[in-house]
Amino acid sequence: MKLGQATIKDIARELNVSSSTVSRALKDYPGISDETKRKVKELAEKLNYRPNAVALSLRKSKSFTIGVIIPEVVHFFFSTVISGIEEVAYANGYNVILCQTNEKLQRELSSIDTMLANQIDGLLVSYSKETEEFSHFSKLMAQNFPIVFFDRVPEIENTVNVTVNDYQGAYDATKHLISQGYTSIAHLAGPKNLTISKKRMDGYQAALRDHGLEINPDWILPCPMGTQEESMKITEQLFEEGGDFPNGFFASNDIAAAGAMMALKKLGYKVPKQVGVVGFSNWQFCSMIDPPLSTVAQPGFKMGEKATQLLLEMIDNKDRSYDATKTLVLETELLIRKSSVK
Amino acid sequence: MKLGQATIKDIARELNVSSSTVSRALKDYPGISDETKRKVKELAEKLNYRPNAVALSLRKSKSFTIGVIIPEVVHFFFSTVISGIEEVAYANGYNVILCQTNEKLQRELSSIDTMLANQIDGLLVSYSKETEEFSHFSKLMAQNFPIVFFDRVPEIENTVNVTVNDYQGAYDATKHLISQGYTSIAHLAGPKNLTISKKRMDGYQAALRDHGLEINPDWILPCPMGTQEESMKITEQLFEEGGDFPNGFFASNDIAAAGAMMALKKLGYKVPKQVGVVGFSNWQFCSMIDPPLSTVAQPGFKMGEKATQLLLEMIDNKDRSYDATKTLVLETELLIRKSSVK
DNA sequence: CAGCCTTATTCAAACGTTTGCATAAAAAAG
DNA sequence: CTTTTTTATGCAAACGTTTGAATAAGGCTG
Repeated sequence: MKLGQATIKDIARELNVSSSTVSRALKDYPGISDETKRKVKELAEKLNYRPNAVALSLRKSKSFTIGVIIPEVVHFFFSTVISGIEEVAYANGYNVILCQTNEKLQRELSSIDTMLANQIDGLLVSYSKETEEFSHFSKLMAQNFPIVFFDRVPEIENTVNVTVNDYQGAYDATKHLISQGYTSIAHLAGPKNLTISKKRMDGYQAALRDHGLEINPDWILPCPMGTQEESMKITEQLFEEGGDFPNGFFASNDIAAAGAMMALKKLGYKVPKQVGVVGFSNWQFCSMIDPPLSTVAQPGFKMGEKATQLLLEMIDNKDRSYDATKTLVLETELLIRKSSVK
Repeated sequence: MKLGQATIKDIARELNVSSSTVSRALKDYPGISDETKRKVKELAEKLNYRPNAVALSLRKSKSFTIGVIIPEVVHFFFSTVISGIEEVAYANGYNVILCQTNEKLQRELSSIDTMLANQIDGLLVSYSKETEEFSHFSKLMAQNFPIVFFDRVPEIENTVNVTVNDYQGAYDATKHLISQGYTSIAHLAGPKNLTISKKRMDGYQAALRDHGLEINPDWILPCPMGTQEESMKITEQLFEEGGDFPNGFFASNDIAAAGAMMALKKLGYKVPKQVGVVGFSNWQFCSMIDPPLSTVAQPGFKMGEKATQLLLEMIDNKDRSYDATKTLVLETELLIRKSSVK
């Protein structure tokens, strides 16, 4: 802490008035003489007075701080969400305290604990891959503590959520592959316990079904870790097995898509000529790789903004209570690049 | 704020003892009977008591919170730094409050203001591209407020810094290009007012000089924004001008390198056969693009860790004062991929 | 000039903790 | 049984701020 920060008391002492007078003078309360106001403000300026937010926080039982729980900052999508959060929080005079879980439940639990101890006014959460049980959230909700879930939303009652239309995004991507003439399409799926994985899977299957294609369970390839190495290995294994090969890949995330593309190159298949690939998220690298990767863009920044707006509304609304699930669904955009155009 | 959080007072009231007793019992102070300790701890457990960090902060004039000022979270390198910061802060019981400047000086100034109002114990800073004057930092330093600069360090006296050996990294990269037989090497330079840009430029020039190559000022191409579009345009322009062309590019960052590579492809040059390219930072996409981009890897996570360790040491050290510039320089690693190997 | 309203200011409590000092009760010593 | 020591607890102030209620002037009214 800064040692020499001036306080209201310092101003009061120097001017031989009470702290109350100073406090009121600073905020133009009626009933303080203009003369006093002038003197107080002058001195405050001179001493570079800044109200102590901690004291305020204690007094008002409000910290103007929101907590953000996120799996990983280095994940491009999440870093764009953070930007959106920061932007709105900042514009409304709120601070952001950030914790990454690194996909660990333990970390999620203890982060929430410290954040609560720090009297955050609300919480924005995208939970970890390990989280399969949500009582640590529902307990808070039972006390009407403001929480907004984004991207990864739990399957419990009466939550407030902001998500992306994962189903539609996956549907569009798969449909696009089909319309390009790829007839046997595999899916690199995300971790099972995330709703987004399920939704993307559903969209993928629905598109196949709607276009009269059959769903081959062998071509649904779980990539729980979502690393490039993982999906490379999985793709290579698939082709080693013999039998029918898929000629299209819809991946639940860009990294997996990139991994598949590398494996295909290594195996001697041409993308997009022989095999089409579409990813999900629109990481920066999508436009830089060869061929550029088609993908489903998620509005990360907007998601951060919207989630924060919702949270601030809940914070402001004194008599809040969770009486129904409210989900704001943001639309995705299919970006067609070369990797999926024959 | 959570409405129903139990306080020491609640426990005291319920047990008919004073707050002091509760406070002491909870932390096993001597002079509290075992019986009382037991009862207090039991009830605390039952009520799910969590000390109010805000009250503690006010009482102790210490918030266990550090502020981080960063240009952008979506920048891969910075997001890895944040991870490192988080890790160490968290392990030592500190919270992290985060502000992005989006490369704006105004934002930097006001962020510092709010952070100070929130009584942060110290500051980790990588300043914005707009920042060319550092009095807002030196004022704080004059009051012995703990600040550690990382990556972008200011040219003022007695700072504590963590940087990467940008000079050596640039030198190594350029030397590597030379050793691969690229004889006329251009440099896509970063923003002028950042020390890192200068250092990388210096390393580039030194390598040329040491290997008997002449420095062509026309081939030093400023890319102040560091976007892909910018460097594409600049590269194309260079080749449109006619005259001698460079056959090697050393870029001050990966995005610029990727832009140059795209421009080269578009112009019909083969990378690495005709032109070699090396970037800086090792973004995730480097290994995914075609050809994979050689680059100078920066230890971002480690930088975050070290900077935070230094900061916490300064915070703990009561009689600190800035008496000399201390700079911790982390070594880079040249990652040779296909883009620079003939 | 007594009574009353303004106007400007102060008091004191509160937010949740910690901590030096005082105090009460019990135990030990004389 | 006094006196001293020990043991266990309580008091009160402090961190910086806000805010309802109290107070002290002075000015106006009749």
